[in-house]
Amino acid sequence: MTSQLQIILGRKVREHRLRLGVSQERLAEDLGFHRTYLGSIERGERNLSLASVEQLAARLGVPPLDLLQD
Amino acid sequence: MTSQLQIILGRKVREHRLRLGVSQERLAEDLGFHRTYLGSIERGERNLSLASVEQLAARLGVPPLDLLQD
DNA sequence: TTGTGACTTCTAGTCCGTG
DNA sequence: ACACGGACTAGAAGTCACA
Repeated sequence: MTSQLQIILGRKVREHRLRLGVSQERLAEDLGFHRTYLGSIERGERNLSLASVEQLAARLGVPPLDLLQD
Repeated sequence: MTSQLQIILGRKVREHRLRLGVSQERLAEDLGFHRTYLGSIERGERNLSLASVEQLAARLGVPPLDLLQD
């Protein structure tokens, strides 16, 4: 069951990363998780929990809701 | 690990239900899940996944993001 | 540099019963 | 009418080897 929110989240994270001009590998390391995990989030394959979204947003330094709306 | 988003979600769902003037039991049945599950969501005890939030919002007939912001 | 599949651990999600 | 505990199964969290 792949939701709309997780698609948006993925796109948002990718946009954020490209704006920074860094690789998945690099950003993942900075954020403190594995590169393939970040990759799968960007591809919208991961159905994150609210807590995980919040934590991810915090590490990215953006408000959680920014990751969930276009 | 209890996130801010799940607290907000709980409050929002409860407000929505009270606005309808129905019991947890009643609403849960209408939405198609168990009454104790709805109760724990309202209490902010549930760390829902994005797919679950979306599904819940759909059943309530509100936009998903409405459940995540004050 | 990123994608994919397999894999393990942990928790979300569902439901019972009781107060 | 609502809260809470336990128990159980599905799915999230996170890593790794290989392409």
